Amino acid sequence: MNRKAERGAATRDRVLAIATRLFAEHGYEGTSIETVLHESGLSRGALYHHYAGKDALFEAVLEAVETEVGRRIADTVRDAVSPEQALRLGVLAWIRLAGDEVVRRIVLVDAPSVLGWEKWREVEARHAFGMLRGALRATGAVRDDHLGMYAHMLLAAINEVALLVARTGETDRAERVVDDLLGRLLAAPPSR
Amino acid sequence: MNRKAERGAATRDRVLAIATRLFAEHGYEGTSIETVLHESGLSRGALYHHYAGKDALFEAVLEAVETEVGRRIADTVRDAVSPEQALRLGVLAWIRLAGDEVVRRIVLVDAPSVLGWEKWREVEARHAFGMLRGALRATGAVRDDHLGMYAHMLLAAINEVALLVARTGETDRAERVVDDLLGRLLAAPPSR
DNA sequence: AAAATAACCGACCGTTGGTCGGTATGTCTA
DNA sequence: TAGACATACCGACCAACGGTCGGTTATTTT
Repeated sequence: MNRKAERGAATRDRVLAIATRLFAEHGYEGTSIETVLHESGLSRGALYHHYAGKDALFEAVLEAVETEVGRRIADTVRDAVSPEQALRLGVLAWIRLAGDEVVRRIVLVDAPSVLGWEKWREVEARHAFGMLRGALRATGAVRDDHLGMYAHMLLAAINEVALLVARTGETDRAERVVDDLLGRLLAAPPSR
Repeated sequence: MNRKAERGAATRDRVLAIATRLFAEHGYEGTSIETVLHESGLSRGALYHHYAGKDALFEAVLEAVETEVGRRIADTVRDAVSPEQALRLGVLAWIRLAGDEVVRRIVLVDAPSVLGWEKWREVEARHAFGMLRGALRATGAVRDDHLGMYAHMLLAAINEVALLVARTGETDRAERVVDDLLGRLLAAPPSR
């Protein structure tokens, strides 16, 4: 198993790249399988041999994008000297990355609707959310039994800022606001 | 203009109610105009006379749901004795309301993807977001030039909690976490 | 009474996502 | 190495979809 497997993998990658671009440009609904077929030069049968359907193709695209984003954030955070700095660097890197329309449209806007919120959450847990949760735990700022929910809230907040920045370009204000928010969160916990 | 206008309005309302149910149950993509037609007993031409297309129908549904939700939250908040209490009551009411699948699926999951994030944001600004922003400003906890972005982050965080609660049923934990978050936000601002 | 308007109808259309029987070719096994 | 097998790929076909359009009916306006 070599030539055949390689050929198959290459085809999948090619379709994936094209589908990623189209989904980002025109959204899930606005992208037709027909167009993917045309741009990839593949036949209908071939595509459905590799991907079970349009949803499955989208899911594969999402997975690839998330993996790439996770890799980049991990790179950025690698040499942070404290959990707090790691959290801050990771969050700012994520906002910067979400400046890419591919990330915005596919990961943040369409994914929950197309795959369903639960499936989306499951994917996120293996990537961005997982990293954020780990970073937040390391700072010790949040009670353990509040950790999961807190990480969710924080990620959702950050995602929103990323979408806002993409629209208005207020990058510097976003950095100040995020710093402000993290400052409040990492201050002495009230814990009631 | 009386009988005809009433009749038209009644038809629109009927379609709206049916579409709301279907969109909430099966999502935007999973709901076909055909089904709406069948369940409402209306003809194709009649529906397209009242609503320009599937998107427009969804938008009308969204607008109606948001209006209703806004009304209920306003009722809850009405007799709060302080801005802080108003914020807290409003947020908790919103989480409770988002326990309804109609609100979750239509407002939180499908709307950004179907209408586009920008359009969705515009609708939200007139409803939930607008209220939250006002409540947050009244507390004076956030610098004026950070207010808009902060309100966005807070709303996104709350929405996420609402979706989590719908899935896991951890209502009491959610309340504690939200209280914790609000406590940190309303504490003496760091302001850098 | 005539003109205008709006509600409503249903046949029709192009496009869509998906299926299926088939072929070609590389890989494994007796 | 010959045959069984698996995989990549093909394209005709299908039902369902969202949307259009010319037309009829009923009410309101002039």
